[in-house]
Amino acid sequence: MFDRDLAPLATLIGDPARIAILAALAEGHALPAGELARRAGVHPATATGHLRRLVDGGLVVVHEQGRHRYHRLAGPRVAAVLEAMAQLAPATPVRSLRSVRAGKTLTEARTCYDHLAGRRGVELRDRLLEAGALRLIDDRDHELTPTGRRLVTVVGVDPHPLDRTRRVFARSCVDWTGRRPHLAGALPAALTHRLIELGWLTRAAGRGLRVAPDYDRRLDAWLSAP
Amino acid sequence: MFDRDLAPLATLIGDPARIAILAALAEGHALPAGELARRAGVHPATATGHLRRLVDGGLVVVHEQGRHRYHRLAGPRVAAVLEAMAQLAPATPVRSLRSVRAGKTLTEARTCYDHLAGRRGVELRDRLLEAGALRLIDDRDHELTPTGRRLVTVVGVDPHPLDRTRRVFARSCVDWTGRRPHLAGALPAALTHRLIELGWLTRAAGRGLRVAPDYDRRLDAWLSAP
DNA sequence: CGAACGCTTTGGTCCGGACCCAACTGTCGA
DNA sequence: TCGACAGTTGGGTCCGGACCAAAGCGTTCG
Repeated sequence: MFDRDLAPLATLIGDPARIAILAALAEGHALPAGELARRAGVHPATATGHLRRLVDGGLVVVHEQGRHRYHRLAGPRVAAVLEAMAQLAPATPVRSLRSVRAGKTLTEARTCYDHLAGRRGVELRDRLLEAGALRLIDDRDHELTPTGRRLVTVVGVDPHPLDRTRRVFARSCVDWTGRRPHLAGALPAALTHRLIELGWLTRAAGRGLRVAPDYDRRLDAWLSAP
Repeated sequence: MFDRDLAPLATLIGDPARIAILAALAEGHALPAGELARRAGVHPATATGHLRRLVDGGLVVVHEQGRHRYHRLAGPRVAAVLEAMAQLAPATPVRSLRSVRAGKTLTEARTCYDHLAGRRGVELRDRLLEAGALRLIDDRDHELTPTGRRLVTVVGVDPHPLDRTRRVFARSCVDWTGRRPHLAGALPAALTHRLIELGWLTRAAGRGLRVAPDYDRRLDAWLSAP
């Protein structure tokens, strides 16, 4: 069981800057190198070195995109190690009921910067595609169909100003908590903002979101609207 | 979720000698400092330093006993971290069915040096105490009652030579896999040896033991013997 | 009692690797 | 085409901490 050599992995993890990077990535989303350097409190050059070692060690994967290099955890097993460590980190053996509940809320629904993520985020994207409101235009970007434009208008989001912003409109965003993508960009941000306004979602502690009891019913009603 | 500071824990784990010590302790039993030094391949003085840091960090607990200092993992959460790391250590994503089965066998029954441990080891001690075959003489040492001497004789173990060895007779031995103790010492070693001879147990790969299909029935029959 | 043993403490050496600076490559937007 | 920006590479410094030798301390056993 423990005949494997843990030393390389242990030394890889065992550096303050690298564990800070891993912890940041454990939040779930992919982050560019500069941001990770900032969070770890080191010079970008230093972060580059650390990231290379983490990638070589198979703990992190990179996704090059223009002049950015987005990094995320290589898989749920890496996250499992970090979670096990988090369980142990402080000498506070009992986790309060409050934090346990928050943890559950977090995988259920949460914000990723400013848009809906977690299980509900994945679900929302699925439903919008299924309802024919969204259409994939390449392997990660989406656009609203005419049906979609009508639907978001119905719920109180004006699609026109969203077209004119520089921001990405609706792009797939994957994190390790769910293996499937949710949406990032101007559209999901506006939509999430509106759903909170309408009370379908409520802000909870931190990035958590509480889902209204009749959220499912409202979502069904909305997406089946003529 | 990850707002805890993982750096101290990570740097504590992230040393070749210390992870070797932890991996050795993850096997389950308590080990003296010298043995850990040998396994980690460092000088005893070096091991002492590492062990102090591990104890201070709450990953390991010591149990002083004469001129020995026995160390074991501080709890199942520490073991969980090591297990999560072991899942990740080599780039061998698939664990063979064989090793999975071995893992299960190991918690069910295994040898600890030369005596029965695992769930069946705990069970055996419980049953012997319950049957009045064993009696606690202090907080960790046991002796055979007259009933017990008769019982072990019935199963084919002669208790007399066991009294004359220098070895501890029957002492509680705790590891992290089960929170309850099993027995170490001359008696359990002889008993385990005999149960293997009788086919109640069979040696499996490594320290694993396979339990015969009719083990429970035989154990019941034996301990309820007049 | 004295010797052997297990372990710790102290003291001093030394090397790996973490860090930043500065220069360079590649990308984006005007 | 040019400047701003993201990130990497190479070079050089420096400090933490890993290591062992030797001495010290308590335990065990003859």
